[in-house]
This record gives sequence, C-alpha cells and structure tokens, in this order.
Amino acid sequence: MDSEMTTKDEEMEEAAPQKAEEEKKKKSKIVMLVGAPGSGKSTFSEDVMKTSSRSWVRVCQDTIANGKTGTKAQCLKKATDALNDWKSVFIDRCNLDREQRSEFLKLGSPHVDVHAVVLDLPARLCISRSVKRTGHEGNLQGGKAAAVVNRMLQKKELPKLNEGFSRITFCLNEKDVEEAVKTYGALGPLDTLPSGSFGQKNPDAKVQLGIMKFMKKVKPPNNSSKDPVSKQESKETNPSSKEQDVVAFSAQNTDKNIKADGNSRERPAAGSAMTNDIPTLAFPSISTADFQFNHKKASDIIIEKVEEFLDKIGNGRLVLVDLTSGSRILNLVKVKAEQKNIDSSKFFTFVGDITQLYTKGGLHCNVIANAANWRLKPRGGGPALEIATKEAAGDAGCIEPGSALTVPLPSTSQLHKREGVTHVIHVLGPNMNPQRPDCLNNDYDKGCKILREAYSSLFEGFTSIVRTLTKEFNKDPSKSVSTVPSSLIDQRSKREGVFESDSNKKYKGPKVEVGVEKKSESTERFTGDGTIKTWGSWAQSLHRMAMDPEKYNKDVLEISDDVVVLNDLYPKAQKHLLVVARKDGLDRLTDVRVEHLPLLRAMQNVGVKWAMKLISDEPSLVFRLGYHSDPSMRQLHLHVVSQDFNSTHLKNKKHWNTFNTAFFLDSVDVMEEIEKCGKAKLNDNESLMSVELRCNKCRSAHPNIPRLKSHISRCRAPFPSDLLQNGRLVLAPN
DNA sequence: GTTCTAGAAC
DNA sequence: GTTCTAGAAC
Repeated sequence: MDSEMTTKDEEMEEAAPQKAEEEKKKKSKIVMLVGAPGSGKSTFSEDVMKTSSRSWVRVCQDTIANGKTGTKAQCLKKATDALNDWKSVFIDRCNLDREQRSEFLKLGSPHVDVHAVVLDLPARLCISRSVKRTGHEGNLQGGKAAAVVNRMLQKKELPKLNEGFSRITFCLNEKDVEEAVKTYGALGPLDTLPSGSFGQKNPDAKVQLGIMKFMKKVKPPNNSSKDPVSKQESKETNPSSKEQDVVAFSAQNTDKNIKADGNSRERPAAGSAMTNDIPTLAFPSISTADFQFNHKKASDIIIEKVEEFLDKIGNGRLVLVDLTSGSRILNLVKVKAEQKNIDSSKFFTFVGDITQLYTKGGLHCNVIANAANWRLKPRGGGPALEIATKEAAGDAGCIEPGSALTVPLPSTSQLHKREGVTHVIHVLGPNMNPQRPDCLNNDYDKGCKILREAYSSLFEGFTSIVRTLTKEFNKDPSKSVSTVPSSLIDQRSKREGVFESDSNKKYKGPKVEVGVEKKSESTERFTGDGTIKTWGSWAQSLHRMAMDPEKYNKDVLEISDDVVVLNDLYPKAQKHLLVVARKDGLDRLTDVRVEHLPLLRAMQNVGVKWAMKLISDEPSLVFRLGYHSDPSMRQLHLHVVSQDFNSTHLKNKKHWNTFNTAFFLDSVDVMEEIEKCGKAKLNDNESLMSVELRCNKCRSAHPNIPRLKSHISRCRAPFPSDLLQNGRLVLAPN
C-alpha cells in the first residue's frame, strides 16, 4: 500500500524501517551461561541486567513454568520469542554438556551471536551455596544439592568455539565473574565484543587446580620420604587423628598393618581379573576417629546405609577400611553385617592403608573416600597440611558436614597410576570433638542425622560413578569397566578415540556399528491391536547382547549357539535370570512360530538347568519360567524368576502384575499352545497391569506395594494348585 | 526398562 | 506430615 507513495519523506519512511530492522537484528545476542547449580548464573544475569542499557530477557529453566522448573523446550520457545522481539537473551540453565547446549546454539544466526559465559567456580563453592540457599527458584536445596552438583560436574564438558560460539568467557573465580559482569553490563545496544575464547587456563582440565596439587602429595612409597612435604606431614600429624585428617592422602611409608582382613567375613580373591572389574568404593569410618563420634551409633548407621545402598550400586561393592585389625568400629560393623546377613561379596571390611589397598593389600578399589576435615585450623596438622587443605577447599573454605565432593583423579596422579583409583570422594562427617571446630556438643540427634547424610552423599557419589561406568560400558562394551590400572587401558583411547590393542580388536567382529540398527524396520514391533510401536534405544540392549554376547562377556552367565543367559539388570526377586534367544528377528512372542519350538525347548531346558543350579545353592528358592505378553525389551527372552519377589527393584504395580497375572505366560504353556495352534495366545491387555495386587500364594489382595511386599515376606501358604501343575514351578525335591 | 516428582491418599 | 502412585521424561 505504500508502494505508490512517492514523496521524499515517504520514501525515507519506507527505507527506514528496513534499516532499523537491520540494526536491531545486529544487536541481538544470546549469552549462554554454563555452570553447576550454585555457580551464580542467575546472579550473573541479574547483575548484568541491572546496569545494562540493552534490552535483555532472562530465560531461566528453574522458573519458566509459572515460577516452577520447566522444560528445555519451554526455554527454547521463550528464547526464540525474545529474539524475534530483537531482545538479547540469557540462557540461564546449567548447559554443562555439549548436547544440552546444541539446540540453543541453533538459535544463533548471522545476526545473532551466541556467547558462552562459563562459571567454572570451585565445586565446593557451588555445593555449599546450593546446600545453603533456601527458597532457591529451582528448589535444589539441602543435602540433595551436593549429590546433584557432584553428578553434574562429573559430566561437565566445557564449551568450545567449534560448537558455534563466537565468544567464550571462562570465569574461574569471583574476580573473573565480576570482570565478566562489567564487560557485559557495559555493552551498549550496538556494541560488540571481540570473538574468541577468554580466561581458560588449561583447556582439558576437569579437575580444580587446587585439588590436583593436593592429590600430587600422594607419592609412591619409595620416594615419599624424600618429599619434605609428606615428611613434615607424617611427623606432625597426630596418629590418633589419622583417619579424619588429610593424612589419608599423605604417603605412609610403612608396611605395618597392611594385610588382608583375616577374619571370618569372606573377601573375594583380590587381584583376579574378575574382581578387578567390580567397581569398588573403599571408605573409612566417618567421624569415629578424630571427630570422636560414638562407635556403636556409627556402626549402626554404617550398616543401615550400606543396606540401603547395596541394591542401588549395581554390580559395585563397598569396603570399610581401617588401618588396624584391632579397630573397634571395624569389628562392630563386621559383627553387625554378619547378623544382618549382608552379602559379603558386596560389602566387607578390610584392614590396610586406604591409599595403598592395591599395591599392599591386593584389593582393587577404583574409588576411595576421604573422610575430610576441611575445617582443620592451622594448629591441626602443620603448615603443609594446612596449605593442602586450603588449596583443596578453595575459596569457599569448606564443604558442609554431611555432604560429599567427588573428584576425578588425573591419570597422571600416583593414586590413579599405582592404585587404579579413578575418583576420590571427599566427605565431611559430624564432629563430636570439642577440640575441633563445629562441635555438636553431644547432640547425637543432629550428629546421627548428619552422619547418615554423609554416608548417603558418599554412597550416592559412588552410585553415580558406577552408573557412569555402566553407561560407558553399554555404549561401547569394548571399553572395559575395569580401571586396573586404568591408565593402561583407556587413557589413550579416551584421548584419541581409537582402540587398537589386540584384546579390543578381537571384539570388533563384523563391521556393524554398535547401537546403529542394520534394519530400521527391526526396531519396530507390531502390537496386539495392530499398531506399530518403536523399540526405544534403551529397549535394545538384550538384542545387542544376543547378537554379540562376547562383547558383554562379564555380564553373561552362559553363551551357547541358541541362547545367552544373564542376570536381569533390575532383578525383581532374589534370583532373576534371563534366557535370551540368539536368533535375529525373534523380537518377542508374537514372532514365534512352530519352527521355533526346538529353540523354545532349548530355552526352557537352559532355564530349568539354571534354576536347579540356584536351588542347589539355596533350596528354599522356587522358580517360575515364562514370557511377558508384551515385553519392554526387544529380543525374545525367558524370565527365570524366583517366587519370593524379594527385591528392592520391585517397586510398582506394573512390576508385580507383569509376573503375577496372565500377562506372564508360563514357558510350558506357551510351548503347548504353539504346538497346538501354531502360535502363542497372548494376554496383552493393559487392564491386567492395573488389577488389584494379590499374593502369589494365598491370593489375598493388598492395597499397595509396600503392604503386599510385607505380606509376601511372611505368607507361608502353599502355591495355588494351578501353578503346582504341569511343571510350571521348579522347586527343590522334598 | 528406570528415574523423578506432583499430587492423591492416608 | 508422610507415604505411595502414576505419568512424563529419558
């Protein structure tokens, strides 16, 4: 409509908006904040917005959904809207890994620069801030915060320019942050900043410098005495306070007391290839030495927390370590663990120096705990110790009692190279010693609470490491979970992304990319109602194992031409195995035809064989073998599950009903059905998942899972007659 | 398959 | 106030 107007003014009016638009376009910026909770992202953006003459929009995931935590998608939308409005945007979420950042980077354009401001402050500072703050918008408070921050920092990938940033500013301390606030606050509407990466000291450092220096204080035994630092330390440290002080990390040039725990609690043969592969956390008793926490109470808490976490740590194990075999706490815990019948292959006690468990005790522990005493004041342990502590604690001064800090060890560190320790978890317990700071004055209510928190944080940290290892292993099974000595196994490959050693070569097999399906249609399944569902990536692991069992050697109990036998990763009973068919294309029961009967019989036979083997070890076990009508995991698999259903992994109605309704099809019945009708009759009915919870023996109904579980642990009724027929149950001959 | 968490149920 | 479930996200 303006096109016909010809006066000068009007021409100018026509051109002006275009020009203004261009100008506006140029001035938009995305500043992506990168940092853990507590690193000060929100404060940073607020401080900039206070002084800036630009128009900023802060996109904060913690508050985006009407003040509550929202989704990444919501953030993307708000950012897009703001950019369309020619505003500049702060992306205020952690953005700690490349994947999380990638979608926001796509919002960049020739007119919109994307900057990163990395708030790479000491982990302790972030943790203590997150723990302390109340009413934080993201609701990340209290003890949980420490675990969350730890987990996040472990996965941290610092941003690089090649991701698409035009400028990256690294802030390693408060002063850097102040500078960056000034820089961005002073940025006028049309100003630009030089491109490039600023402020990063060591591009590949994942570990805080202070802690790296701290760790370097661990020297091999033969040269530690030459090191004036450790000499001083061992001289000046009160032997009675060894455990709580950082002396755990000073080399102890002594052989005394380095011996395996000779007492009754069984310790799996250390040093064998098998045990080397088990993620293991060695930890001292927290707070019982220098912090004078009551030993009896402490031992109860250790047992309580060990029991709580034993199921969460997957294939990992926990080892309580003390220097002397006469240790009271060690003996208390040992007796209680025996009384409680705790699996001694997953938790045991060990006598030795926690920094030399592998070289002096033959016990490989990839993670060790340091019962920290960050608050050690100068009089505590001599100048060297003071410096070390200060460095490790950074500007924040301390970690909070009850919290833990996971520190990955550089591969160059002695602990890593010599002992195979890949992580140290620092944990601070409650103090009952009036001679030490923050004494709780015999307040054991509070003390026990903090000690529980401390163990929770410690075990949580370890759980997270185990999880990461397992994930890495699943992603690339040729990368061993083992870390002994990890420097020999994966350092180069991690750096260069190649595997050339012979042991890895032989697993390479045919040129099939792991995780990439050969046939796209094979990831789909036809459900009963004629719809097609896609198998999610998490649902593919059994298929992968069945196709390449050698790659998963240590997770597999048996490999034959027909089947692979393995322990269910999340057992729903004391014993829960899977017999997985190896035939490609047999995803589930609907794919089974008469020609597969021999295979089904083979699966049944292998399942019975394993059930009988387990029964011979534990005659009270009773097994049922069967298939799920609509399995979640791809690749036909037979469940061999003991009927106690005593497992922490059995958590909800669906878990129960998949094993205790018609959804569960007994192997014997399936084979009979196929023989008769040519295929299995499925009970793929969603409503079966929501039927009331009934005891598998007396068939009584129960209102919820905890009540049901408590009932089945006591119910002594015989199995119902239908289960006792046709060999549906495998049980010990009486 | 699990984890996380809001809100229902108690 | 605490326990438990169910649904979304992964």
